[in-house]
Amino acid sequence: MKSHISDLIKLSIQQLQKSGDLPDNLVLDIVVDRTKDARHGDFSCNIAMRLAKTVKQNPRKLAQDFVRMLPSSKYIEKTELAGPGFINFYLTTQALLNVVHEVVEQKSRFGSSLLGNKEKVQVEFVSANPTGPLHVGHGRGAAHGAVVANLLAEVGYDVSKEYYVNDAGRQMDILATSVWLRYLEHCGDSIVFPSNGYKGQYVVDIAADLFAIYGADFSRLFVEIIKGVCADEVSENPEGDKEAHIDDLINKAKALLGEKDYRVIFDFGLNKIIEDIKQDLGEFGVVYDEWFSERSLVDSKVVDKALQRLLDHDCVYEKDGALWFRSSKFGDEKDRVVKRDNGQTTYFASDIAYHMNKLDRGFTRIIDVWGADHHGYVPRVRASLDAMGLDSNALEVLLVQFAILYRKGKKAQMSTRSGEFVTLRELRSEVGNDAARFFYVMRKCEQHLDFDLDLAKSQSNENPVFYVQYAHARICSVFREIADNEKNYIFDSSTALESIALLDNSHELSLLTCLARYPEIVESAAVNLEPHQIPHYLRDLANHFHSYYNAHKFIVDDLALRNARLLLISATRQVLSNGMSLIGVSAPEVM
RNA sequence: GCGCCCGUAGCUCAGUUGGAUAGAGUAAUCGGCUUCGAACCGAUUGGUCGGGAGUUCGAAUCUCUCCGGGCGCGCCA
Repeated sequence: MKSHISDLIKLSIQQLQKSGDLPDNLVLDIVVDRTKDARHGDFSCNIAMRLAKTVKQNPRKLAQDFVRMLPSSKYIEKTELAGPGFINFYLTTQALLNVVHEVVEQKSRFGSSLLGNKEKVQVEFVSANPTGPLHVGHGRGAAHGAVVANLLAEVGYDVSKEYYVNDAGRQMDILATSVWLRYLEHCGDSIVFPSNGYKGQYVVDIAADLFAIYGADFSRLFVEIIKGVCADEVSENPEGDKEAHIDDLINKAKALLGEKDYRVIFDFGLNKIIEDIKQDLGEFGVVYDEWFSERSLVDSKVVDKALQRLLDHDCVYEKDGALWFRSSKFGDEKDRVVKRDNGQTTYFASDIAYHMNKLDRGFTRIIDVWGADHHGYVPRVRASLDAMGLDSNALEVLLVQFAILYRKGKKAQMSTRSGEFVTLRELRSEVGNDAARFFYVMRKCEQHLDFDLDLAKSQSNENPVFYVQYAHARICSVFREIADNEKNYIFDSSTALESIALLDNSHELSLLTCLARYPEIVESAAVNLEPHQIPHYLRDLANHFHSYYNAHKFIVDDLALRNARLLLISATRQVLSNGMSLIGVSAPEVM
């Protein structure tokens, strides 16, 4: 409809140009918007005010000319000149009713489009280190990323969802060593657990599983292990160094176990946690197309290739025994190390290789959903793509702000290392998947999220998700009533279509308008990568329905009117269902 | 210190390719079930859009500056 109106205006302007009232060489950027206020009609255009300056004419007079030359259309009831020069369009009832035909025809596809032209886009999200269960902060990234992917798929992109598994590097070594130490406890030894190890109960559980399968195969005496290890930094000994302590323990583990056995424990812990994360996300309705391993990049020499490519472009140099990437040449604030003086490549080097690999796989858009604390990382990744001669514009990074947790009015600690955190699983079981998904995507991602756990848990009935779901269930209930009705009413959408012209009261017309907005909202949310538009729209739609419900009875004796109304709420149910499906919320038939 | 994000009703938030009288939810007050589900609807109250300056027909939206809050500035990942 927007483009239809825009075409009408274009024709009008062309007429004026032909008659010489307007110059020929105008840059036309016609924007047609829905009005905020029904008193301004359905759509409005500000082109007269935009052109007023360039053609040096009064905007109101200009608008008047446009209106005069506007071709008639069966969809436009009337046009009005308003305010400083707006042209307002009022749709005919026929145009408003059109949406019902569309919904009946397209059903669950209503709202989808071919806008993306099957362009290959990858959405990478969560990608939390596999060193422990996901916490509620990861949950936000999960919900956000999943909906972004859904939206892009809905408007015709070829979307692939990916989780980058950081299965290489020091954090994983710390986890492996933590598991081993807990395992020794299961073997009957007594140990002193490092302050910098992973202290969560899940590590103890993994160690128990390890012991159950392998027995005491990996058992070593703790007194042997601790020998020669740098002292830990604890309250009794503030002189110690917790970083050196854990590093020494890692090296001792590798030395005493041998590479092969160490790897068994390492992979055991890794796989347990990955399986747990996969299951957790699966239950949350978040499934991936690919779990991409960082280690595979190292093993398959992709990291080396990437560094070579930077070298070929003369973008790396040696300093202090390390290899540096000249990222400051490409907008980063300083150069970055890609290979340490001990010969190991950095995490950043893997990430350079990873993003190169993404483009190599044929994705022309790559969307990374990151925690906002990684924002400083964006320029260097972009720089690496530029340096390799790749298109850094293909990369879009969505920074999701932290969910700040409050428990009993106080900020809750969120540290994986200390084991003090609220897991996503815990949140899901407390407030339910639907409320969690809805709550997470209700806010735009750059907005901080105050998550009051007690409120979310104790008053979950006040969560807006129930309002939307209730509208859906209520409509289902009406149709159950039809089925059970003693008057043997039947409803059939194709015959009902013949009587939709009977829809004419204000509640019905505004509900129709709201339904017609759905595809526009989906497109806008997808183009701007803004999932929060969907829950806001759904709330609005539910509100229109509930108002209608309270104002008019649907199951009336008049067959034609009854059919028309039932068809309208049937379409409403379809759109509610489509929208909830996009954000991963269920559409219950009863509540 | 430098960089990124945020500041809109008591609270939680929408609204930015510049548009008309800045909107929802919640809280508060009042009203509505003999009815297809009251987990609902309607009404009222509530604002220096953090402060100031600028750009223009027009600024919550763009620019500058200041104030306040969050985060980041490793040969960690």
